[in-house]
Amino acid sequence: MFSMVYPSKTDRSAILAAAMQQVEEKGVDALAMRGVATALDIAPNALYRYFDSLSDLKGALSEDSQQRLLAAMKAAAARKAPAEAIKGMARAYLRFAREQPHAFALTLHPSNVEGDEAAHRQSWRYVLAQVARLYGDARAGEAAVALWAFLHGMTALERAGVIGGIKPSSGFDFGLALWIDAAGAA
Amino acid sequence: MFSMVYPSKTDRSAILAAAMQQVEEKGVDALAMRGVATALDIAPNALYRYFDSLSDLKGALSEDSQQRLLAAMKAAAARKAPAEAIKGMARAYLRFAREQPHAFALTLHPSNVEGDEAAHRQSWRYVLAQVARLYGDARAGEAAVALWAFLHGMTALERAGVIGGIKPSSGFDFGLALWIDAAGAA
DNA sequence: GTCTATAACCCGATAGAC
DNA sequence: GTCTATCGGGTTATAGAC
Repeated sequence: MFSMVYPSKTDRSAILAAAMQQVEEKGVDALAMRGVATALDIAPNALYRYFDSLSDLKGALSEDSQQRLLAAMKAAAARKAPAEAIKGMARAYLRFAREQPHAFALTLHPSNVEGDEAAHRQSWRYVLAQVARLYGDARAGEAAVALWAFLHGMTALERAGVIGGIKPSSGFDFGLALWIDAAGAA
Repeated sequence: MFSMVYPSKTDRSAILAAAMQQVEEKGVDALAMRGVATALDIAPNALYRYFDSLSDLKGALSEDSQQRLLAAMKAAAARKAPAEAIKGMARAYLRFAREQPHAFALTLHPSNVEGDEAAHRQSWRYVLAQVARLYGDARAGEAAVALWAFLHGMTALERAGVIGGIKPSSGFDFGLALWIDAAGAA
């Protein structure tokens, strides 16, 4: 029984929580095994009992972030008419990106972890279903891509300071209204 | 005359070229003073005669990338009717992002270098002018933001493999047509 | 399962010689 | 203007003790 001498001081979810906190404080690239270990007050190599590598740890964080973003969008779109559901989803998307920029960046981080891709597909299916309420099944795919691209682009430009410095974010309302109106005109 | 003993083996533009090559091969984050020095076959600290820091070097690369992207868009939009000019610009933007992903990432990299911000503003003014031909001066600002966001989002989603894996890039034509048609309907 | 210790790299930046 | 040498920092990963 090793546990008598060195009892477990952490577990998988505690590591994920500590790592996520590091990411939100200092950014994705600043995430380091040593930093997480220090925060948990354990030795760096103890982490390798739970994650094979820093890359694997990032993948797990990415999956987690994706699921939180989806939850936020679902909450914002629930029990609303099609157009209002889309607007709520769009606002939730931007709010998530604005309030948790690092977790959001993690969302689109490429990863090789199995569960991560599944979380991504789950989000896509939900958005697609919401879009289909407005655009119909036949055109839902391309309309959803266009919407998602627009939303993501707004967050990226805002994060880069391009919009704030040059032009107010009125482009958001403009683009969203344009996308929604086009559904009615079709 | 130090040059008798240690003649110049490099200059500012050679350093920029070597650095850009490193970025295109291994990504922005992998750019290192030591790597550039090795590629130029000089000592790492020799670079500090030309750039005060790694951060400054990145800023110069960002400015350079921004100007190349603008040149590509200008070439694609030249001597065309308003709507066709926008389409050409949009295609050039996506092509640049696709063919030179790392240089493109540099484009939206925040920097404190003076010239960099100027290059950004220059691009914005050009896009704004092109958009104004379709939407008029009054609505050009918000329309340009929406267009830019859409384009940037498309590049990001494509890069993340979201589109390719789930849905073809038909969303590009869809979104662009939607944006252009809205100008005519106004 | 965690500990200490250490290996074997990577990095940015600086000091002083020539 | 470039050199060698080095400082102080980071990282992943392993070995062996408890």
